Amino acid sequence: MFSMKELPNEEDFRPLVPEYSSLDTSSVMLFYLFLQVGSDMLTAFETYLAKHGVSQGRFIVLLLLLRSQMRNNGSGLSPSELARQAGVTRATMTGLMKGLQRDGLIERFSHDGDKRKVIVRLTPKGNESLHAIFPDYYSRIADLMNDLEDDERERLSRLLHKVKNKMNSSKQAPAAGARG
Amino acid sequence: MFSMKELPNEEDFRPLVPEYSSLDTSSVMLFYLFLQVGSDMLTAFETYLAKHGVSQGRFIVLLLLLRSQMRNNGSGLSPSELARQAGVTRATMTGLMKGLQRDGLIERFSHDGDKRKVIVRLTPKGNESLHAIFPDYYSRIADLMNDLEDDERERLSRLLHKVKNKMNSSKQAPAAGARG
DNA sequence: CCCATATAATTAGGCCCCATAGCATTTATT
DNA sequence: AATAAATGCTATGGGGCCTAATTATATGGG
Repeated sequence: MFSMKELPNEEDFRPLVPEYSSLDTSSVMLFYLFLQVGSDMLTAFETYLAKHGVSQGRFIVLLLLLRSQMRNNGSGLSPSELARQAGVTRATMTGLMKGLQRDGLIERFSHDGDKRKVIVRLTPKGNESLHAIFPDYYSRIADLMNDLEDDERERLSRLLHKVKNKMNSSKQAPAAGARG
Repeated sequence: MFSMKELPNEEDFRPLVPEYSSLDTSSVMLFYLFLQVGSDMLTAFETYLAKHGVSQGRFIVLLLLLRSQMRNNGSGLSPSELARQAGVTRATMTGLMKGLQRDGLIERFSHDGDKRKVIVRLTPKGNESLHAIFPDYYSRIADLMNDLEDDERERLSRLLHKVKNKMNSSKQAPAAGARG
């Protein structure tokens, strides 16, 4: 979590500028602003979700399961697949599922064809949990974006994609001097 | 940390739209995109910082101390003040400082006037650490924003501020039905 | 002066997220 | 059959964060 109540300003960078040729003040300030807003958003929603008894991590698992349920008519997902989609290791997913199962939000079945595999599904309670969260959850998000006109949203989306693409392309070719 | 490899698309929301009047698909998709990009950025920089032996949390503390040092000529900050500026509790700050002091990056002195207080300062080693991180750190950030023209940066900054302001104003007046 | 209260920093204990490493089982490949 | 690969799990540990309680110090009123 990035948080810094008072972001650095132009002044703060001034003494560093002559020292670092790579320092582009506007980039860094934009970067920090971005992280701050993102962090604050994340924290706010984490707090909100916590009131409903789920963490971000668990919420994402529930969302993935709901999506799978709607897309494939309840066939369920394997822990492996969940881990892949959530961007965590299988071991981490095991831990998340442990908690979710303890709370009765998911169920684990063994796969018929492949005995190594497990099939994970939302329980009715898991479904209800999600649907109890959604109305206010969506309302908050809508509220958050309410000040943005349609064209602003489009623009923001385009800019975000641009940064995202840049990041993905930089993964293979890291910044100079950081090979490894 | 928010991460979801494959973001939901319009299709995924379609079955939910009739059910939830508060669901604004474009808002939610923008929200998720935002969080994803923010998370990925944060993760990438966390990974980078880890190579230099510091975590995000510690890095922020070091940055705050450097800023204080440059602004007030080395007078230092109290743990209380650091906690406030970093947005964590004092107890959490104690833990962060413990590690930083163990690694020799900061020093703690007792305040002359008020014996309850402690003054925290960067050690020379702490300073060197930061300056070892900076060149590549700044270079990566500049690289990340490189595809954005000046006017795009301005626009992105303006849009981010808009969301930020909305969030701050929503703190006092939470979403409907979420009073408490 | 004394006590109640406030503030500062810390400790203790705990939760969550996440990772790596290793393991047993099962399936694929060759 | 032998090796490799995949799956899910456990054990272990780190980081960040919190609340509650503790210790020390300061401050203001009575």
